[in-house]
Amino acid sequence: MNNKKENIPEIHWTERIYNLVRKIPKGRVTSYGALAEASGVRCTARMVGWAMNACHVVTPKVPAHRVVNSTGLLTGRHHFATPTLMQELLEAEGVQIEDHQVVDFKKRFWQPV
DNA sequence: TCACTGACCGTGG
DNA sequence: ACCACGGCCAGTG
Repeated sequence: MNNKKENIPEIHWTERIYNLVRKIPKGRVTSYGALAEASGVRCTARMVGWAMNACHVVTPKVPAHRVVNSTGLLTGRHHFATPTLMQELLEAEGVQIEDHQVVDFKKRFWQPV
């Protein structure tokens, strides 16, 4: 895994993504593509998904449940402890989910800075 | 070592 | 309006 790369002081692009995800306000959501664009042009939405796949070992913990795809669909729900956990977490924050999709996604959407 | 895949997105036919 | 395809990085077989 981390052999020669641990000498490199540069922050990996994955860390940037994790930091952005942590900035997502409670009760709001954002998309993979938005995070990709905010983290850098070298990064694409697919890589954000890959980064999220490993986010469960990252500390501090990353609120990955606030990240959905561009249509507001909870595409990552199967990667949580339970398939319904993502929805439950969002609903606990006041985000309404209907048929695995964020209600009023446009209003709930948070644009990363 | 090579090739494929992935929690996606935008564009073109 | 729907379907198919390319693209980017890193990890795995």
